[in-house]
Amino acid sequence: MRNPQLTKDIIIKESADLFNTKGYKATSLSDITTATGFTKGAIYKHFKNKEDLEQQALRSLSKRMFDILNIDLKNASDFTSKMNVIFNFFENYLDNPPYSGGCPLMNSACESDDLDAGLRQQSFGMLVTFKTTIKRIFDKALKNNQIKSSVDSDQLTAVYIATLEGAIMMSKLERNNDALVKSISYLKTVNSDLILK
Amino acid sequence: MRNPQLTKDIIIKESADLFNTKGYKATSLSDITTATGFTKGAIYKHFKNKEDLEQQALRSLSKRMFDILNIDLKNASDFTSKMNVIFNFFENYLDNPPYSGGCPLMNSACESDDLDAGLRQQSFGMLVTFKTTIKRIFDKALKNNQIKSSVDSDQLTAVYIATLEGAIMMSKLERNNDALVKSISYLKTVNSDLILK
DNA sequence: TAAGTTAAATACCAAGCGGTATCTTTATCG
DNA sequence: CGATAAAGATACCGCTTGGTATTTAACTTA
Repeated sequence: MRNPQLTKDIIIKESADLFNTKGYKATSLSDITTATGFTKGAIYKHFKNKEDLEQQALRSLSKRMFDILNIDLKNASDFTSKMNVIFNFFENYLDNPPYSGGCPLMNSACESDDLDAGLRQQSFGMLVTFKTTIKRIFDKALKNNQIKSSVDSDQLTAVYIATLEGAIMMSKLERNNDALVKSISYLKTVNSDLILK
Repeated sequence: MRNPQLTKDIIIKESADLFNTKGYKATSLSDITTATGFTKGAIYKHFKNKEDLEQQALRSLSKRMFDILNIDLKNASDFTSKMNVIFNFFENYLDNPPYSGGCPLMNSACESDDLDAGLRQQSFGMLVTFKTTIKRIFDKALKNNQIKSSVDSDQLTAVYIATLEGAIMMSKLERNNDALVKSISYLKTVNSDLILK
């Protein structure tokens, strides 16, 4: 039973997890062959080279993240509940993560120096998507007079993302979600101060 | 003219910069030999192995960071000016950094997965030092009634560090200090709300 | 100055890397 | 069915990696 598409999906999924935990450059092709059970022949049938695989893997991680977020965001009606979708997503990062190894955005951003243009661009696009997602929530709430009109959505978007990403880094390093819980709890109080009653 | 100590210092300094920009695993010994002008023989005279060099390099980066911070913190008297030392330090990260490649704490934290115990521990210690530095500023201000007694210094310490680190990641990825400026500007308003007049 | 010691250079090694060429197997379709 | 094409396995390649053994050069001290 052969299934090329399934093969490709498996390679992407397994390598994505490896990349996100071990790092992109630190993950070798033999790591991927042992994880997938496929050989190099199969990998190079579906991907031009390792960098191509790295990019497609990161794209799949990005998709996985925003798919989850968007589904839950669709079901949330007002500002507070939408923000809670974001917060819940990150609060589950350590205990029940959609992928292991922490945030793919931060991981790829940290690793992609000036050399690796493709991976960096992919990572950059992920940040843009993330910013758009958050900013849209603020702007909609502004438009509907749910939050104070003085709110600077660009600034708060940057602050929220920075805080969440930084907190993930800390929690991963400390191996407990203390920083993540503290940060999210703080952002919730900030949030509630924005709301018009 | 031979100077073993100078040789060791040069190797540490050059490799530290390489590690912080290219990444630890991604930096090869030959990268270091070409950067320093020394040969492998010299390197292995002073360091047990590459991991040993990695750890000593990170330690030197950590020292460089906190040396700068502590000098300026000593000259700052009150809460606001001490916090401004922290903010100024990070605001200069992109334009006039004490080391290139972004924050060594974040870089090492991201790269050190479960495998690399030594580097992770070093990175962890750096986070502890950073937390202690910030928390001490809050606690002293609390003790001297400079800020509101309701301030949770543990929580704010986590939030401030998370925000600053996350903002560095964003600014590095976006190649401008927009996120960093926005985040620090935000933290300054938070700060001013804490102060007792 | 000669002997001893340490710093650093040189030369070498096995192992693993990403990548390719080739071969075998499986599916597709007239 | 038999032919064709695609999927995937196998075997191989040149190169780089971290690391070591050995040699040369420089400093120290008697």
